[in-house]
Amino acid sequence: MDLDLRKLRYFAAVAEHGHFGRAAEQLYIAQPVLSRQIRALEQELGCTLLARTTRSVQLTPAGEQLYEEARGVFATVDAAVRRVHEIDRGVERLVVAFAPGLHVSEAVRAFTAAHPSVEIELLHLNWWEQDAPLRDGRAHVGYLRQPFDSTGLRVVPVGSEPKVACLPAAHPLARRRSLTWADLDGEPILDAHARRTSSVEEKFELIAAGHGIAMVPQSVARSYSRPDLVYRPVTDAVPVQTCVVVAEDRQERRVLDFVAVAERTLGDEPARLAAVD
Amino acid sequence: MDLDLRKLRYFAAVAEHGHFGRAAEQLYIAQPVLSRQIRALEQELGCTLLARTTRSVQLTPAGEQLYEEARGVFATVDAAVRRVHEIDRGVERLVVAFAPGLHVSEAVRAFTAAHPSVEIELLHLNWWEQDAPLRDGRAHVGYLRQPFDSTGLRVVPVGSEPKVACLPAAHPLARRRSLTWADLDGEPILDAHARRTSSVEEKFELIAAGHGIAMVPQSVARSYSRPDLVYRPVTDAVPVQTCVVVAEDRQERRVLDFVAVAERTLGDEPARLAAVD
DNA sequence: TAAAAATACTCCATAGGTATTTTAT
DNA sequence: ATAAAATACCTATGGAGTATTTTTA
Repeated sequence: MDLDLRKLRYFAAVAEHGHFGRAAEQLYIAQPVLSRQIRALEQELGCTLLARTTRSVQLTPAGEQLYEEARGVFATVDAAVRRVHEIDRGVERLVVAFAPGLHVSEAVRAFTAAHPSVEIELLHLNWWEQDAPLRDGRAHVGYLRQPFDSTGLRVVPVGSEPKVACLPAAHPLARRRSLTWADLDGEPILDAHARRTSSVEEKFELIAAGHGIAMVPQSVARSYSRPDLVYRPVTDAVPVQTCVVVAEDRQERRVLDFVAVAERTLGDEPARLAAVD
Repeated sequence: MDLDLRKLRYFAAVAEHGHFGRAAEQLYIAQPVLSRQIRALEQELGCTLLARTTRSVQLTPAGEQLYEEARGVFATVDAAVRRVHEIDRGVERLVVAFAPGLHVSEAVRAFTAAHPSVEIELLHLNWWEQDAPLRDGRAHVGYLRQPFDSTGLRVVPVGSEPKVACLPAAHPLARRRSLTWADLDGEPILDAHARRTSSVEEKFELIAAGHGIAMVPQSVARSYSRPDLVYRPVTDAVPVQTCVVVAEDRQERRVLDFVAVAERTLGDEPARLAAVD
């Protein structure tokens, strides 16, 4: 049922040495034990990992893949255990998530000044999955942009920002200083859901390549701007709300404190940024 | 020694239900078994995970943390096993890593056109760890920027780009069109190693906040530009080499093919971009 | 034929089961 | 008084050991 990490460690040793005997030696177990364990692992996974002859042991493609995956698995597990120990020793952690284009570092600095002992970790969210990490515990607090699914979440609006159209620099509409929805009628709009195109950067690549245009919040345009793309305000587009968000059942002191700090610090961000223009 | 994923799964069930009996029921095991396994897990980890009374089971802070970590661990393991199965079924994968600011999507598109069945995954590298993922198998091929440790790697130079100074918009030197090293004498330079400041975005936040200036490759300036920062060429700074890189022992057909495509596609990128200016 | 993996078997640690006790509300 | 976790004790699976066989370069 569950992957056995001991067997995975054994397998990694064999893959590394290309030799059951020497791997067994390094693992301080007998060679036959290792043979059996690897066979068992192959059975559990339902695929052959090693091509054995009596003179050599070679990885199959699946074995190669598992060997590469093994590092990641152990790194993840070790980090998880380490963080649990840290918490047990009294270290306080706070994972702050933020949507692409939004900046939390100012809030983090203000919070850290008041709570120097809290270890902060940042989590860069993606378009399509803004809320899930807050609900499932991967992040304690988030700085998000509407819309998102707010069930089970406490949402504190802190500001709003206009939407801009992102166009190739050579696009006819790029000459205009500002646009309306009517101007964009008939343009191919790249929807976030249309492609499984992950990052903002990828989307902008598509636009630059002439595959379409997109409506993005102003802060995204600012943060990921490129010389071959232009951004034009769409005057009748509804502005986007930015919010600080926590799971409803989070009552930890440091989390509530961060929300308070973030509300103060991030609240006037749109105004501040606008002044820079 | 190794964390036992079965015990972790059991723990997650108890954490979810807040009740040993119901968790045991859901796991199709007897309640005393569960009690013992959780105790064993606590012993192995060396910390208490649950505060038990006969009427309620509550998570300790360490338990809370482990419950949150559990999702990530299982997600990692499941994804690893899934990818191994895919490879075993004959799916070809190619993980392409790229340094911040560099764009590989054009090479990816060209490669995908020729090899539609190869599943491509992108890996966004960080400043300080460009080469390791290529050496340890996390990525098959990379698009990097000098300098990096090239031991065990095959390096194909494909272009070079100038370095620019990144300054706050309000900085006195921002009025100048171009700079020399002599102009920057005495300015506080933010080194990548100075702070453990992870992302490019963070570094730029620090610059915007007036903590110093930085020298960055032109493509980084382009991709992460902000209205409150300006970028000025430093005429006597040595240009940065960009390279396509693979581990020396990689001989897979699809990897070599990608290198060839990337060499063609990315080779003239600086020229192309320069033309846009 | 020799080096290396696989098989045969034995032993014991531990997961899992049932019956019962302890404990806090 | 009672619901729920812990303990006691049993069984059996499977991990680890040693001795031996099989395999192929």
